Amino acid sequence: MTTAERPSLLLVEDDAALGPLISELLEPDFSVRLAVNGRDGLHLGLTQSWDAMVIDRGLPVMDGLALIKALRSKGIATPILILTALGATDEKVRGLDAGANDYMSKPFDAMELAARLRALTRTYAPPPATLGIGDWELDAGARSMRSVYGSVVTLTAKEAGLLETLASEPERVFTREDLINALFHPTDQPGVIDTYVHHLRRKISKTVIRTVHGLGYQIGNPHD
Amino acid sequence: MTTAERPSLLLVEDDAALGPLISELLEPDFSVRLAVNGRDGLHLGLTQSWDAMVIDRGLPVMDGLALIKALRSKGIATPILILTALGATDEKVRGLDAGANDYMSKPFDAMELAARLRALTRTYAPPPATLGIGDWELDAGARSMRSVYGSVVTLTAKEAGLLETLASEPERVFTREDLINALFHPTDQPGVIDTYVHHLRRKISKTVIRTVHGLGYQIGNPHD
DNA sequence: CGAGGCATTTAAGAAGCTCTTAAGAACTCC
DNA sequence: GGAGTTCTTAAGAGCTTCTTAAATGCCTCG
Repeated sequence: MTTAERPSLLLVEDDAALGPLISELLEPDFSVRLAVNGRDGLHLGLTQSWDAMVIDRGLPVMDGLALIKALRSKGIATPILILTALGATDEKVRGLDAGANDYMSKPFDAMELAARLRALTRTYAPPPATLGIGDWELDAGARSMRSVYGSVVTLTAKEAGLLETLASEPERVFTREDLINALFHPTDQPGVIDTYVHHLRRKISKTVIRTVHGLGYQIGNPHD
Repeated sequence: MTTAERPSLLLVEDDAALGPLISELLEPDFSVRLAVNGRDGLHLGLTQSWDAMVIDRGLPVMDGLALIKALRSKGIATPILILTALGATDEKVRGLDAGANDYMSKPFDAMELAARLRALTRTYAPPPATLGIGDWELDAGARSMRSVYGSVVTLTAKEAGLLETLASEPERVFTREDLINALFHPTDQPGVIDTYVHHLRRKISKTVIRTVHGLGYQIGNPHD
């Protein structure tokens, strides 16, 4: 949820009547995109960034549970709500343990669905949305960095996004592929990342982003 | 959830029978602390760090909804599940919009409650799997070694692969042939291994890898 | 509506790091 | 002491990353 707009929602539902209906019910609160099978859902889930997903349990081509596991295994942490006709407790347990964040069984109440999605997409700690990186602090909202000594550098959207992604998981090594999937079109060539890393190093400091040769880039505590 | 222990759970429930019962049901999966009214719940919620909270809707001294709002207003972002006798949709909506992350109405199923709490406390960026080797720890993902005293050494792909293979089966003696088949082209000459063993010994310590004369190399507890 | 400026993307040579080979020195075991 | 094994060092080939520059696209302001 990077802007003040409605949160984006990916709805994966094969029922030709129910899909558009749910979509319409949620449109006041969410910007809904409908996928009618698991394969399309997986593609959209992997290639675009969503604030939440609603996934039907029983889907053609690729089952809802398999879809969730596939998304989670690719590192997609987006909140997911499963919607299903199966209301038995062990079905709920299976769904939640597969990686879903919430579970509702049909027939469901539209108001409750919307409230649960609001809860899933809600973000806490709005005021201090800054990320500390070494001697610097990233203000993602204002797309700027402030050093502890007061100087301020403004970043472009891509620069800020790249830095924010890297800083979101310190110590983790992101491959160029990871970063392209998170920030660019998957068709872009990996070299784009190198260029932006270079821009950031020039703007901020040579040492904010560490290169891990053959793997990718990383932010973390300076060592050795 | 900072450790590998059970997640910590704050349960705020005034019912003298239900509180201990829920507590007992969840103990296998969570480390549960019980508070019997809203005031105690607020104090514990503010002064300690919890992986999740389960809060009863109707509480003496301080209502459950008021408690949640108070916690949220103080910047506490811990996942909260409301447990209540009120199952009407607008009650659920009120609870969720007050800042709760999930809502279950009594009578509830213990298995489902546990599954929902697992979903709430699940983290998607688990700390990287590390392998202990003597005083060192190998982070294969980042291809680096960190000593117990904090220093960090980065390894190349071959170095990390060799070390990981050796460490995967402590005490086992790997022949050069074993290692070449696992890490290099089978046509490579066995001397490659010697070179990398040397690199690792220089980077980390002379004693991480033990030579077994005439056989190969080994990692294991230092004996004699 | 067009010009200018800024952000983004592509491309290509330069620089740097890793891998691999090789050869002599040092060591081990008999 | 000698044969075989292991250690150490060095250097070139090959690959990855850095850096620069220019092309493209987008938005704004005149």
